[in-house]
Amino acid sequence: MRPLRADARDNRERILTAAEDVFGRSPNASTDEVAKLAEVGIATVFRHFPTKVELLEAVLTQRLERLRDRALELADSDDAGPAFFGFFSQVVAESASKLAIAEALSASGTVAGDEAKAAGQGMREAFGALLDRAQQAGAVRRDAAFPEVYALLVGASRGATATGLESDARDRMLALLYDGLRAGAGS
Amino acid sequence: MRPLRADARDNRERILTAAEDVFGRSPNASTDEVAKLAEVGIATVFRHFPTKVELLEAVLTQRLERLRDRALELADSDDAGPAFFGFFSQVVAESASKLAIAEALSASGTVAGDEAKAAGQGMREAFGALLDRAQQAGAVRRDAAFPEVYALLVGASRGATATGLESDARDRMLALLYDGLRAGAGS
DNA sequence: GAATATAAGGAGTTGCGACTCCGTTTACAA
DNA sequence: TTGTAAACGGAGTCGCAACTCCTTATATTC
Repeated sequence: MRPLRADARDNRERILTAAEDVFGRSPNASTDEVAKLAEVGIATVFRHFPTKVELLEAVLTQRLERLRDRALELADSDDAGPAFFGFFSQVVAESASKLAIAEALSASGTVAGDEAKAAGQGMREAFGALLDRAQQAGAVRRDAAFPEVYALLVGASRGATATGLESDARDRMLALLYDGLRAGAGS
Repeated sequence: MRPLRADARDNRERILTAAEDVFGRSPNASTDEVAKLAEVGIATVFRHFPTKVELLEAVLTQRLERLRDRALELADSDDAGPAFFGFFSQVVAESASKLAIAEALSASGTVAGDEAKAAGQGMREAFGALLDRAQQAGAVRRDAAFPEVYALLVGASRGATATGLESDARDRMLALLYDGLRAGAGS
């Protein structure tokens, strides 16, 4: 398959950006709205993404890959504790303003499309690596296993978004959470 | 306005039950599905709930009132700590199997209908009272304010549901959370 | 600067789901 | 029991949103 024509590549990009914006605001917006915002005909949207689900998955995949990349960058930092907590905070802070990230996070467990599934897997692995390193470094208690920590990440994102938490309340919420996650807190 | 005829009252009940079931499984199911499950004509559904939104709000209201009642019962118990944590655990455990409760919780902040709004308010107040008493009793740290604790309740519910947490992982997640909430944990 | 494959666009078409109309049935009262 | 207001049911209607067809425009290649 040959490379896309320049205008096509361009439009594809614009559509993805528009979709991220539109679906970020209201997850079941119509495809027309995306086309309008991207300043493109409806047919063009469907040529690039034959089905609405595929468009949604493309947006999702993009978000998940971005999160994974950030986690991978942080994994190189030499301070494992701050890397873990910093990533956690960043994810939660962003989902407060961008509804779609929270959706994406929770959808990452139960998604049909292969690409999106792989992206979710990659992101969870990168986050798992951050967790491991933080535990090795003694910053996070060892008895906190991945599933529950990941559930807390997803949950904190959704909870903050859903209740419309102000940023200072969000920080206090995270502080409570982190106290529970730190080594030596519990039994 | 006169009392409903016996069959009408009956059908109304059946419709609500069916709706709770159907929307609990998939929140954007069609009204037809509800009618089918309730073994009732579509017109009957719309006679009782003139609009789909009103039906959804009725389900929501019912759930919220049930939660409030449980919180009020527990508020009478003499042990404030277990009352608070017990309620918290119960809510999270139920949303794991009943998607709609989690939806209801997060929607309770941003709902149009007056009845549903009042139910949400009532439930939050009852939960707030549990929190207060637990703090008075020294079971929960005093610097945990209502907004962030409520966000954690909503978040834990959604996180557990969204990631499909097994019940033992769910308990471990809650244990982490509770360690953070307990008095003396942090600064 | 033509020729041509590739892409754009917007007016359809189709299907589904919310909601209505009206003839039939049924609870309740006298 | 019978009269009647109340309620039922399901075959419509209507609108919206996903997806297609086909004519027109434009990158790219020589």
